[in-house]
Amino acid sequence: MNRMEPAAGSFRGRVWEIVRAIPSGRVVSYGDVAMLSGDRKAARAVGGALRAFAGDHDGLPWHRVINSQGTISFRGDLQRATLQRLLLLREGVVVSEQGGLEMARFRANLRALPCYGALDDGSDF
DNA sequence: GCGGTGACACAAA
DNA sequence: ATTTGTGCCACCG
Repeated sequence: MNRMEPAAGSFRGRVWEIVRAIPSGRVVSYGDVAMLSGDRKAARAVGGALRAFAGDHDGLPWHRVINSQGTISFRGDLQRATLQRLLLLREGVVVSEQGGLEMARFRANLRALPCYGALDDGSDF
């Protein structure tokens, strides 16, 4: 078992399951993951969770999680952002050098992911 | 128990 | 459109 993997049932445990289910070539926002985890407003905690998983991303497509603006969150860590963009490009996601991409086009179907709460998107897609 | 931190989101100016 | 401030949450010391 991976060292960094959080305890099942915990918040981070849910984040892990959700992120792990994001299909290749697709992306979701931190807010989306938060919503799926049950707390729509826990987007910030999602970032913290992913940060904690760093180094143990074996099998965890953490790079498919971006911010609601449809861009990669640099947050001062250019190294991570660069790697994230590279990994996405490798999956066929068109990411600009600025880290921007078309959310409407590459966003994963949230209903195809694990959901521990209600999808608050209100849309019926 | 409290305050600080962080890969966020949203509203206001 | 960009910057700033406020809200929110989990985790750590």
